[in-house]
Amino acid sequence: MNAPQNTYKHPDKFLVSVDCIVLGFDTNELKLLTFKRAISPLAGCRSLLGGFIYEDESIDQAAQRVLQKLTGMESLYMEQVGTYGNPERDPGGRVISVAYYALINMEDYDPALLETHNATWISLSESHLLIMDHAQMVSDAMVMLRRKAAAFDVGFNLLPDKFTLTQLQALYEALYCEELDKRNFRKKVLSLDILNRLNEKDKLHSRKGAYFYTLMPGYVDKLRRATFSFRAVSEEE
Amino acid sequence: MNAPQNTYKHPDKFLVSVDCIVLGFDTNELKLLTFKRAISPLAGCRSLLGGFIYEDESIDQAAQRVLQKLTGMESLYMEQVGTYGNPERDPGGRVISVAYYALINMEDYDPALLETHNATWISLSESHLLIMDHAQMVSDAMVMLRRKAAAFDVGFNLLPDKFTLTQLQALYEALYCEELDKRNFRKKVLSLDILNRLNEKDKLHSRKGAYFYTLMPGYVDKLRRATFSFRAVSEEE
DNA sequence: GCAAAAGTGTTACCTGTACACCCATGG
DNA sequence: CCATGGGTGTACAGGTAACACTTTTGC
Repeated sequence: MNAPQNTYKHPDKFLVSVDCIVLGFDTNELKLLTFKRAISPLAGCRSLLGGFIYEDESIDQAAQRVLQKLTGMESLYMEQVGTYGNPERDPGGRVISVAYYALINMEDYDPALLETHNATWISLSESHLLIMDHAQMVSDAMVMLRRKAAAFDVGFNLLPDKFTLTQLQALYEALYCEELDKRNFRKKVLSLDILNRLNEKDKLHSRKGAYFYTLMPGYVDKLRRATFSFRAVSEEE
Repeated sequence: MNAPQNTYKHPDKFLVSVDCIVLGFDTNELKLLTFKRAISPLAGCRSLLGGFIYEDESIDQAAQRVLQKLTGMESLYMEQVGTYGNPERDPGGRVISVAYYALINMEDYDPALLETHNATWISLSESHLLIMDHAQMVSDAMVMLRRKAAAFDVGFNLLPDKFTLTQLQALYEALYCEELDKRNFRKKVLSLDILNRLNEKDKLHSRKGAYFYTLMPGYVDKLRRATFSFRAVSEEE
């Protein structure tokens, strides 16, 4: 699995890192996992989860390794966002960084890890506090994520296995930063025919209780043409 | 403009290259600019236009430099596709490569450069002949390009400043690999209200002559909600 | 009994889609 | 006069958007 001997004579070699935009969804809000940076410069500042790439791994593998090390989890969904390489982007030296976004289910995240790793969940609106070009990475990732979610390609990954339609709608409202009409949302989602209603209710968030749903096994195949395009509710009623 | 002193101690540094997917549009077909590779290994094989990144430039700058050097042109449109870094992707050594696609207007391309640089335009269907993971890069770029074109964000960039609706339709048919209904296409495009009809006709491709159009100056602002979603024509009439 | 969230249908409008014929011109 | 590509309109269908009230139950 080692790389072959290098036959190229080009003089300039670079440190290459990965930065992970780790997103979770909690009580109707999208959260971003950030860390207190351990190394100088900018030690102590708020940063995305990142690390340098090693000689014998692919970039995807590096992103997974970094994620695994600091969260103890494998991501439900990871995707490359882009590569950032302005010579001045990192005051510590020339580093080219490949950004990934990762969607995790916050229920599976061990809160004890927050302290051991100096990690905090922040809300997306605080991402301007991040060092270097990390806020730009987050913003680029959100554009990609919204596009993916519009095709229902993704998004379920931020929820537990069992979720209610109310939760799903809240997630889409958080993604698009606008309120949606409940009736239209449910009609659309149910018409996709990818959800199983369980005979079990979530009694935690309401007295009446909302049915839990799960994704149907082969749901990906059904999503060829689906698109999400609800408008915000006006002020209604 | 030099990068700051490097304070990081990580041992593994990498060659980083850019590869450009240079697309042009000619007589109803999308074309890809390829080169006979000059350096070993795989010298003489068909490759995308690429080159290593230098210490003092950003990745975008490197892509533009490489494009400029081999085509003498600046691209009308360039966008990062993704970064490819499997340890075994390049038999000549560990190289991480950032792919870009570039859209150029073939009328502006100097055919004399083809010979001086050992370049050839190939059709997209031949891209499997490319070395390493270049065919994958092309395929990923096409997905992005189609998505962009669906929002009419791009696509005009492959045409001359003055173009006919027939040309524009042919371009979209090439992008999506399917035939479109002429009436519906024109209705949709004209309804966007971003085209100026000139009092001048292209008499080259037909006896009757087709009106030339140009893009209206502030056309980008008008494209907020537009989406492209024609179905192929059946067999009709 | 009331507060709080869950759930449910109908209508109007708009947009996408299918479809066939006349026009202008150069040779 | 005819071959070639340019240009045009309409009717139907399907999907999006607006909109209000009933149900359940824990307290």
